[in-house]
Amino acid sequence: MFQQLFDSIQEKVTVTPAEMDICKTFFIPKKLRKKQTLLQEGDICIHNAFVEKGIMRSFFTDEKGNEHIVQFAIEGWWITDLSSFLTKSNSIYTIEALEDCELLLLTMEARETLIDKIPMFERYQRLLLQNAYIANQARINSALTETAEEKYVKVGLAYPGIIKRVPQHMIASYLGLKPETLSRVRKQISTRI
Amino acid sequence: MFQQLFDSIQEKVTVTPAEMDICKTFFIPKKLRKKQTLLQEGDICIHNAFVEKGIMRSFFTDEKGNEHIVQFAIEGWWITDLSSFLTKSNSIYTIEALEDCELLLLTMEARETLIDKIPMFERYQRLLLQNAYIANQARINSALTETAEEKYVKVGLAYPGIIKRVPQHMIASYLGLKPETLSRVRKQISTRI
DNA sequence: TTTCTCTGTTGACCTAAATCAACAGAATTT
DNA sequence: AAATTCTGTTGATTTAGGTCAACAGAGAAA
Repeated sequence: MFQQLFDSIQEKVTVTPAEMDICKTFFIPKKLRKKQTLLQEGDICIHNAFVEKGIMRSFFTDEKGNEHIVQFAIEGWWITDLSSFLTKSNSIYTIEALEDCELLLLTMEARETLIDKIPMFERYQRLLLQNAYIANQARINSALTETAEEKYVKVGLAYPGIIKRVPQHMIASYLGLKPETLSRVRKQISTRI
Repeated sequence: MFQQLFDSIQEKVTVTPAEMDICKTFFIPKKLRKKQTLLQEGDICIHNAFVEKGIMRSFFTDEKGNEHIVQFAIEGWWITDLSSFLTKSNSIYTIEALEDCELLLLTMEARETLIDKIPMFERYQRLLLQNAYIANQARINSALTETAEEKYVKVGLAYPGIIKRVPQHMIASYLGLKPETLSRVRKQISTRI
């Protein structure tokens, strides 16, 4: 149940088995079936979710009713609406399971207590945030400067595990493309090889 | 010299005047004239820079030779290449003064010592990073879903202090638009009012 | 002064991606 | 098994924004 989380923590910081055991007690295990949601648009996001098994997505819906995927999270990844979580504001995002999932949830209070008890956990969280920030910076550059084809090729290289498990039109949504466009881009690439 | 920095810190955390005095000693004041650089593409970014006075930009150059502005920083803002700074890797960005500037520089070592001595400084830095992350998330959504006009109107509302001080073609670059396009968008808006 | 460089505008034209629409195989649901 | 939803493809057409080129005013520099 906690294997992925332990791996993720140990990859970034050094903690003792005893600390790991304490750590466990702060998380709420939760199972979601495909299409169930962890967060609904308009609600306040009270959890930081770690994915032990399955795949989640967060998305928002624009005025024209189009869905835009913000993030995918597979095993070993975190997902939340950080803005809503931190400021206790209403979320514009929905977070939903794309497969049956096993999550480990951390509330704000649990997170703060855990940081107090195990200082390394704060470092772990900061490193996650730094990586997420850097990844987002790269995504901005990609969105502003690359063609549809470049975006698709890059996401395939960066997250091969995700494009294999997710419908193609969701990859399109993540990249800010229409499904038809992505289909044509793929055809284009395949005929060139 | 430290006024903007003090304001920025006090806006986010509580620190004593004594702590502020300690804080001072860790920063290296630096003046840059217009067009001088703090970081050159290819170098390792060894400073976290706080802008006391003036305005800075960071940008990268793509394969076709086009410059893309990543960030502006006016008084009270921080600017760095976080990826290069944290991992000591070669930067793809250049950081340059758009006006004569007064900066306060923090090296990695100074930053870590300061965090040790004044724990509140870590919290301050984490809050900055969280805000930057949330702002970047919004920028991704904007880049992927909005029209040229929507992007321009939003940036004008979000950062009025910046669009007044920066040439229009740099705003275009920041938004991923061509200068001609932004010029037309502005004309379009003005004829509608 | 006179030359530059920098900046913003406008026109004519082009192109990448969006839109609209139809279709078909897979996968679910009943 | 039949019906429905989900998914991906393809064609025809439109459109937002890019490209190329010329021009003009504002500063800065010589």
